[in-house]
Amino acid sequence: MGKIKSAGLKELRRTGAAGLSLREVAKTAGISPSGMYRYVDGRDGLLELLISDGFEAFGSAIDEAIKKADNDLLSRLEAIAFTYRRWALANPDRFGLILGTPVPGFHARADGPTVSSVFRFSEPMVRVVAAAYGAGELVGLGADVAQDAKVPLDPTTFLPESLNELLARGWSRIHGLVSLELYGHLAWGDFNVERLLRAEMRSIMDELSNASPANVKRK
Amino acid sequence: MGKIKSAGLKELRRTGAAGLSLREVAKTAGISPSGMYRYVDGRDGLLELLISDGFEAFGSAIDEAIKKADNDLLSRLEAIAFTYRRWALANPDRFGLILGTPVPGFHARADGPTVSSVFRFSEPMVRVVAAAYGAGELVGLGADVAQDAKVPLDPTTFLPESLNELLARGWSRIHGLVSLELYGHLAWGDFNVERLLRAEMRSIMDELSNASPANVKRK
DNA sequence: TGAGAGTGCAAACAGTGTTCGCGTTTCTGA
DNA sequence: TCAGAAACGCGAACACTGTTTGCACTCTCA
Repeated sequence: MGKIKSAGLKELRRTGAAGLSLREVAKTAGISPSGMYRYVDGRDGLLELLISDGFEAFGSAIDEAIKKADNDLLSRLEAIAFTYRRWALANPDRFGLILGTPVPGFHARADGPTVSSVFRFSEPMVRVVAAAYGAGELVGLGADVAQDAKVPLDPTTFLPESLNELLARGWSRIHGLVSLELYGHLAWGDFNVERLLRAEMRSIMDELSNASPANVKRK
Repeated sequence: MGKIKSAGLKELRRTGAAGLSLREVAKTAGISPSGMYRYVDGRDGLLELLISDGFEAFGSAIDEAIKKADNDLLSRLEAIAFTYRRWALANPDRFGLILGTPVPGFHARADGPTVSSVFRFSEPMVRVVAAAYGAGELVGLGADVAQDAKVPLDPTTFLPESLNELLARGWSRIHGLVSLELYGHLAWGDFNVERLLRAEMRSIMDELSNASPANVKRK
């Protein structure tokens, strides 16, 4: 079983996501093509295995980066963004598999591991923002609602809407830059993408500050 | 030839980008599989045809949206963002084909139509920002460099670097939000994505203003 | 009347995912 | 201990894919 996963990752690196061949994976795993069906439900099952594994690996990488970063929100946001980018550049096929164009003919089952794995991946990002929110760093965003909230796992339950939107916008900024760079659509500008990411995270922080009542009063 | 393109688009809608079958396209076009090779260089050539067509269609849609929008930069940026989103949602396969995960085994030739088509698509966005820049709306960004610049086609030639970076960041914000929504990664929040896009464009505008010397002096 | 270019396609080849039936091995429980 | 069940593994076959090859069948124009 672990043999299949590692063989799948190897093949993934070689041929890319949608070009992944079950027969080739079987060959490098030392199993016959039909034998694969004992462990994995066809090609879709193989993809599902690699997808949930990818979410797990991506989430762990971001987890560790957060731990190593300084304790303030900006440092953590930058750590997330840089790790997001580095992981995507180092694992382009896995990145495309879990966050890119859906593989044709493949549809994740609603009860499958794919869906729940998304939370494993997005949870660290939510946690960082929610921690800052709980610590009172983000005043002016409905702080009365959840001042004493525990670290939330499900953003829809605990975070006020405006914070949720900032989270989505922050993630999408990272994702947009990294996707465009990864697929070569930023080649026209010779950009320092880390610099762009830093600017984007800085900008999100500024918006948080400007929205706070303290700053509004100062105006 | 047009028969092949329309049949390709039809199949693309049915099976998605990487699942596209040359044999099926041939069948719906009323040609034999081998006959396809008279008009198109195999499957890669078929994809190249559809990709350049997609860039053209996407670019035209944005062009028209800009024409219909009000003359100020914010209205135009919103028009671009909303059209970007609407077109992607209406043509998910074409969107994935031109801006998503590269199709496995397919590599665009450096001299092929794919590369040049990128400019046909990105040109409207560049033009809008450059026009505002030329009109003096964006002061404080090295306005001395290209105050009298003509409407540029190649951003690397005419735009100062800081403006170039803002363009990349603006595009990536749109692209990030639309990509995440399109592939179901924003399903955890019940977001009004148009609202998010409006906020992102507004935020880019604010950054432009804050960077201008006029506002700096006012502080 | 040709010659040549363009058009079209059936046949074949290697590759793919998947199913089926058949053995072999391993584990389990009485 | 030892039969039965469960798991493991695979070869053959089927329907699909992209691609190449060779052979026709039009036209055009000199």
